[in-house]
Formats: sequence, structure tokens, C-alpha cells
Amino acid sequence: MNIPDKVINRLTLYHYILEEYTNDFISSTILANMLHIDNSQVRKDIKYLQNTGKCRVGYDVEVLKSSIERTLGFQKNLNAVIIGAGNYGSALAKYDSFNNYGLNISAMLDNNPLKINKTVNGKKIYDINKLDDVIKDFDVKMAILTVPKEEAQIISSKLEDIGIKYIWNFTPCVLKVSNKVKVCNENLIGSFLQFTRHNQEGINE
Amino acid sequence: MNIPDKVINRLTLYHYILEEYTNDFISSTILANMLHIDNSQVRKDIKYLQNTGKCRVGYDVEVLKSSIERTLGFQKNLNAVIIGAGNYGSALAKYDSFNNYGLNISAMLDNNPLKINKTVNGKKIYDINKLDDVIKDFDVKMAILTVPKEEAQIISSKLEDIGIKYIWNFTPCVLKVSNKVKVCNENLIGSFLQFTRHNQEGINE
DNA sequence: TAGATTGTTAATCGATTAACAATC
DNA sequence: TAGATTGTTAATCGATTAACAATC
Repeated sequence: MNIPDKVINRLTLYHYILEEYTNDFISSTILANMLHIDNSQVRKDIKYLQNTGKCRVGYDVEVLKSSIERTLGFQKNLNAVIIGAGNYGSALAKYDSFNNYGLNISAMLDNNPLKINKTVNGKKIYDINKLDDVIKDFDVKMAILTVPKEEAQIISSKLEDIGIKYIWNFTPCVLKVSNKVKVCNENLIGSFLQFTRHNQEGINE
Repeated sequence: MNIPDKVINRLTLYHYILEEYTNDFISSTILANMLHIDNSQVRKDIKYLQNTGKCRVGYDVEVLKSSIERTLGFQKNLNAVIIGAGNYGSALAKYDSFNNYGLNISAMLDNNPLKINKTVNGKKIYDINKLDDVIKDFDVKMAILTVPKEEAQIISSKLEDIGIKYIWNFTPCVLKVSNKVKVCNENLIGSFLQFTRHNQEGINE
């Protein structure tokens, strides 16, 4: 089944809520209020899970949680490397929750001799010149790009040549790649501006 | 004028491209192809800038760049603190480009005595118990939340009491706040799943 | 001139919200 | 039973794409 991006995003938020939720059942209205969205939207999202609720009671929390996990594939593992062992890369290497959601960080790479062969949270840092080998040895499908933006395009082209499938781009840089590679831009500046540009209407003083 | 979120996001991507672009003029088709979107969408987005192009030539790169900067308010400064001086917080503290887009990191806060009074990239780390003072002293409008998720809700409630306006939430946690506070969730898990869930259709082998 | 490109309108598509019968 | 909640359809809203006249 094809689940729209926005629905996937909301499903993960429902999952966060359910993890903290102590009752056995939860209604669409409660979930909706916590996220400031419409309750019929919650019910529609849940329909994608082929999950069924109970009138007058709501949804079984455990069942709902595990059907989100099953549908979004929290259990299937995808191997990734982090390219760039700076703070951002290290922060992501230490983000252990990734494992619970199907993302396995196999290794890191950097060009700094002082960092090579060190580890961050148990992930070894390899020489960027070994990129090709590391990707093959660990069966890596995704590269997480946290290099300085000057280097982003060069690395991205290399990754494409090696045949990587996914590039998760944390640099403020639009990568030129063919349509064999999927790029996801984590655009912090964009988020910041979206967030703060809306002073105009809404809750200002 | 009220610019939709998606447009704001694309405008920042255009800006990234323009920064690297060496010609004097650029057409909507070139921008569109780089982002794999429709060229009439690019022209519509640019209309929000009240910028005008030239038939047969395209848009003046410098003019376009500065009208994006003006419209999105890259020059107005908003003060923020980073709460949680771990790797993620430190990575953000070192992300100097924020300054070019109107975000000024005034200080950091943490509860670890070993970190307090140290600095990261010139930003001093204050005791989290001084939160109230720091926010007032630096005229802080935004808190960037990079604490462990167990602490996220407690800090978030404190921030609301103090009267903070924006919480940029990097924790995998849905915060309960009143509508006086705006929360922006940087949902990494959600992005990851959106990104990789789409094996089904598209470019798989 | 011929042709490339903008600016803009109309058509399409998708996502959100409203409404309500069915259920327990 | 009365009332709360789901499941689902219809209505609305917004975003994207298609089309094309106007321009230089």
C-alpha cells in the first residue's frame, strides 16, 4: 500500500505519544488534540494501518503501536554510513533510537587523519578513501551526509558512482544526482524560516 | 504577505542554488530541473518575492538572491538558546550558517556540572537552573531542545512558564504546550521513514 | 522574424475538514 | 437507553501541473 509522506510523519508522532501513554485505550480525539489536528484525520491515518478501533472506547494502545511498527517497517534493517565525523555526524552516531526504527549505522568516514580509526559510540571512523570498500563490506544502502557544504557535491557524485541508493543530506546544498539516487534534504534553515516567518498571523504579542 | 510553508522551503533551496550559480541569469526551467519540480511552480514561487524576470533571459541571479533574503528576513535577528549541550546541541552551536539566516545562538544550557561554564564555538554553557535569567538577559525568543527525551516535557513546561515563544524540538517526543507557544518538531525518524518507505514504487532494483 | 521565456489562468490532483450514520 | 466514538462519505481547501498568450 502506498502511504503519503504526511501520513507517515504523523504515524511516527502517534507512535511517540503511544509510547508514553499509560491507559489501555486511546481515542482519535485525544491523539488529535495532542497534535492540534482534526480527529477525523487521525482516524483516516489509522485506516492505513488496517487497524480497527472500538466504538465508545477507542483504539487498543498496544495493538495500535505494533501495527504502526509493522506498517512502517521498524523491524527491517537498512545499513547506513555517516560521512563526516564532525559534531553533527557524531550526534547522529550517538542517536541510538535509530536502531529501533530500522536504521543501522554501520560505520563513519572522514578525511581527517586524527579521526580515522577512532570510534564514536562504537562506530569506527574509516578513511574516506576507503569509501568504496566500506560500502561494499557493510552492504550499505544509505549515506548520511554531514560534511562541510564545499565537499557535499564531490562526495555525492562518488556515492552515485558506487551505486548508493539513498543520500540523506544534512548539508545546506542542493545535490546534483541522477534519478538512480534518492536524496532527502534535511533543510534546517528552511525549517527555521518556516517556523519563525509566521509571526504575521497567529500568536504574536 | 503570507507565504505558504512549502514555498518558504523551496525558496531556501533556490537560494542555496543561486549561491553556487556563476551565470548572471537563471531560468525557471534550470531551477526546476535541479530540484526535480515543475517550472511553473518556480515562477509562482518567485511571484511571492514580487520579483520580475525577463522574457527569453530569465531572472537576474543577484537580484533574485537578495529578494529571497529580504522576503524571508535573513537579516532580522532572533535570539535562541540551545538546551542540552550534548553532541546534537554542540553540532547546532557550531553551525555558523544560522547567523546568515537570522538565527543567533546566544547561549547554551545543561545540567552537567562538568559542562557548565565551558564554551562551544564561543557559546557559553549555563546551568539549567539559571534558565530564567539567561532567557531574560539575552532577550531569547526561541529554545532549541536537544535534551534526552525523558527531560523534554519538563523543560518544555518550564519554558512555557517563562514565556518563551518558539520551541524547536529535536527530541523524539510530542510536547504538551498551550497555544501560546509554537513548537516545531524536527522529526528525524519521520524523515527517515518517509524517505525509505517508498521502495515500493520508483527506483528499486 | 522565430523562438525562448515569463506571467498568469484554468484544470487537476491531493489533503484536510465537516458531517453523520452505524455501533456498542 | 443515551451518549461517545468509530468509519466513511461529501465538501472544502490548498498545492501542483498544464496550457498558452504576451513579450522581447
